[in-house]
Amino acid sequence: MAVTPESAVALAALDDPRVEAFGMLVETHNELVTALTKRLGSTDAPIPWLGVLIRLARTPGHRLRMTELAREMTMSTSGLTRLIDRVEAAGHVERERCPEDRRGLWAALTPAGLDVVLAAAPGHLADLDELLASALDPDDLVTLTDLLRRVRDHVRGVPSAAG
Amino acid sequence: MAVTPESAVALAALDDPRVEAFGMLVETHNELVTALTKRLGSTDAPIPWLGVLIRLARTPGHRLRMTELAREMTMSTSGLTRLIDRVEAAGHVERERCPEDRRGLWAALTPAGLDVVLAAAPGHLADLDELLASALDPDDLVTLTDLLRRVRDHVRGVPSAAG
DNA sequence: GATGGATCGTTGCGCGCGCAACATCCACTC
DNA sequence: GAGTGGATGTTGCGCGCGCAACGATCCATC
Repeated sequence: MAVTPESAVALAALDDPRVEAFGMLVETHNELVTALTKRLGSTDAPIPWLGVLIRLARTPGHRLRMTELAREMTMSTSGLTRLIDRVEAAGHVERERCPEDRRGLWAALTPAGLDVVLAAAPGHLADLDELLASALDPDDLVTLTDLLRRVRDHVRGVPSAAG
Repeated sequence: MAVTPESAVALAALDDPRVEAFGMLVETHNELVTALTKRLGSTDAPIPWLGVLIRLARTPGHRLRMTELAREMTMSTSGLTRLIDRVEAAGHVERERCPEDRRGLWAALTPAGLDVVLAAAPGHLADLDELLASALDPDDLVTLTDLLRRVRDHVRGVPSAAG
């Protein structure tokens, strides 16, 4: 396990701003998600459920197409199918057939689902406050969001295979 | 499903810098991880394997205690046990008993494992370049890393239960 | 030396997700 | 109208992870 000069150079390349940035993104994500999960009261919805409910609540009409919702959730459509299965079984959401496209479905917030978001929102915001916002100045929080959005949009625009 | 004035106010609270920042963090993370995964050549190691190998390669002595490695990977020790099982089965890593603490184990990079990191590094850096770094100015990349690190450290310092 | 609590790593178990394949349906062409 | 390529959502399947429980070990205290 001797470190040759060549491998030392190559190893130094691993201390790289890009590697560091990616590592920090993963670590921050994991740390935040698990911390938020541990803070969930037994009445609250799990984080992915909240993701669905919040997105629906923010949408005019409180409904989104399955595929569109999957895109917004950055997950596969099959993953979303199962997720909506569970949230629907809990009564927070309903699947509605789409008149103008008979393949399609709307995921629609039920009144009970709306109650759940509204009830969970204050606690969720307080958790985000304590875990996220309080670590940064308001300006920095906006900067962080902006930088992340730029990366996200850029990744979405890059073809998935090498080309 | 009428929108009452009260719920309209509460719904407006969901368009919140904190919610937005958290959503962006999750979306960017997912987008980046899946994009990186799709770029993996058949010879490359999966992203979590690379995480292990890179961390070991950067460590003097090329070895880390299991618990410490789990902390750095932001995952549970049980998750790491299975992960190391797989990486060890591939021959990239070895478990070594710890002389000064007979409960403990070192995860140690094998020469073959070192070769794997060194071989994968250029492609990985190129991928990170294309997906991450090229979306931002170098300064912004550093800023992003710094902001993320602040959030990560802050989350780690907050007690897990409400108090 | 004995004892109680804390730490280390592993295991059984269940869950949530992505991939590939599929049936269904749309849009466009001939 | 028949045919073709693409889109939509669901399913079978396997995998990777976290939680809780466990044995082994360390350490502090008596």
